[in-house]
Amino acid sequence: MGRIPCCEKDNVKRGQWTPEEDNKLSSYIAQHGTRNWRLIPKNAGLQRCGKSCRLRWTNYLRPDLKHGQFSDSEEQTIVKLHSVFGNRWSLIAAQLPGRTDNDVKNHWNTKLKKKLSGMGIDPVTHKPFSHLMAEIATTLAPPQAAHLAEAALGCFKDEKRTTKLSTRLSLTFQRLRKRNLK
DNA sequence: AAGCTCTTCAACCGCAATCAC
DNA sequence: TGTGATTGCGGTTGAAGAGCT
Repeated sequence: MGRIPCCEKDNVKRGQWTPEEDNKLSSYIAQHGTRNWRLIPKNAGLQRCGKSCRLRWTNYLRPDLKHGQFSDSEEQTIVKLHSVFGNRWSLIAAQLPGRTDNDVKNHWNTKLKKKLSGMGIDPVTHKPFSHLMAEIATTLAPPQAAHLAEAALGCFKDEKRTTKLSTRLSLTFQRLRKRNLK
């Protein structure tokens, strides 16, 4: 029972693509296009499943793709669009010519999330952490809020780049403690 | 130089949406 | 209109290289 596999896994190669496989796939698509991914590996003489071929083509082999670093303006676009659309990577990638959803997703997860956190901005809500802490302080009971602020402070105190954030959290924490003591 | 940890990113997985009949 | 096949999408994984001790 269960889900029908997209292909016979026993007869299918997995893992990194070789230049030879890339050539086979590229030249087949150049001649026949990308209709029916299920048949493409068979007809192109590849021991891969159609899904793997489609991914390789859309994320790496397509001739219109950019392969270099993301520019500052591309990064700004991603951050802006992410604040509106969230993790709708294909929607975001559609606004960046030559970039794929996988590219954008990887770049967000490895670079931009950290960059925003380092600037004291929550990468999920795109609000400053201090603002979120203030919101928490008004929502939770004082002892819980103080406990949470202390935990958050502990998470960030060793990060050089988050000194400002740490200072802000520290102030929030102090305010909560005062409130708690009243 | 060796071993360990961290970072990056290509590739995979499974679900949802869409298509074809 | 229902159903199976195909495609698209977002989350996750793991290999490889870089950096650190």
